[in-house]
Amino acid sequence: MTKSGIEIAKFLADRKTFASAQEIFVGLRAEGRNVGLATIYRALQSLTSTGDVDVLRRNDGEALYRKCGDHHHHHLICKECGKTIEIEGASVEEWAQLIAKRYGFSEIQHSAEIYGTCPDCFVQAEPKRR
Amino acid sequence: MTKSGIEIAKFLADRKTFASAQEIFVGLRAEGRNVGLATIYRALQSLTSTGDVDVLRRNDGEALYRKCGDHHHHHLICKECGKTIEIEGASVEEWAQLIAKRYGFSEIQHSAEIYGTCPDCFVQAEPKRR
DNA sequence: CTGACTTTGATTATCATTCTCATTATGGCT
DNA sequence: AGCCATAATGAGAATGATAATCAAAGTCAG
Repeated sequence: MTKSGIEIAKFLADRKTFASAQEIFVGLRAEGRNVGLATIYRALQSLTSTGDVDVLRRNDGEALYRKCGDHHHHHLICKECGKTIEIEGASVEEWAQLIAKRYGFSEIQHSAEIYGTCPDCFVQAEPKRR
Repeated sequence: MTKSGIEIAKFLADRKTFASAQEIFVGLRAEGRNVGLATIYRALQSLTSTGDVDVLRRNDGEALYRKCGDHHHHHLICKECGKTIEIEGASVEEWAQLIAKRYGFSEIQHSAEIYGTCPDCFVQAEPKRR
């Protein structure tokens, strides 16, 4: 693992939420680390290909990255603050297998994420809503 | 609904798979319809905001669009040919609700897609693999 | 038909991501 | 340490999807 790769993995490990490549860029710059954008993208590519980092896409298409546990899991994500909780879903795994078998699909992958408003953000957001 | 919007919706309805904005562009041009890219993006935005069209992201970030049934559903997608089957997942819905309740999340949405190789593509691809 | 208003398509701008390439680290070897 | 080959880095340019702009064309009530 390359040196910058480690720095970036560390940065992501510290943050608890998903971060875009650009955010990582300014974040590392702010900490004084003089790392280039290209390096960040390169490291992110390698980290995601090994499965050390999870990716998902914001609605506008920008990619978000997060250091996750290495067991298979899904995410529960707060739309307001981005807080992310890793969750399991045995029923989802079974469902995917079942569907795949029913239609004769092979080499199955699946994605499943849940988005919502976390309790903290909910209480803050409520008053504004009336 | 604007006229071009209808044309684009029709184009998507004919195709059975997901198509990118760019593909729709060349597709419509090939059929002789002189429609601009900007119009396509505008129509796509409106179609997706009303829920008439589903979006998902290719790995490279490009957005893919598909005319779908109006009931809530998920997708089973062939990674080779793009063939898409709309599927239901009562267990997924329950799972999402359960998780949300457990962590106190509100205003829940979720996404769940299954990717794999469809039977047709599998038989064709197999021989190449040895 | 007319004039307000909307839609359209061409073009340009934006912005994330990738590519290029010269420069700089790195690591083995003597 | 010194030297060389190779890999990694960062700055900047190139790419490509999407969004914004704007003038021209369509729409439609009166």
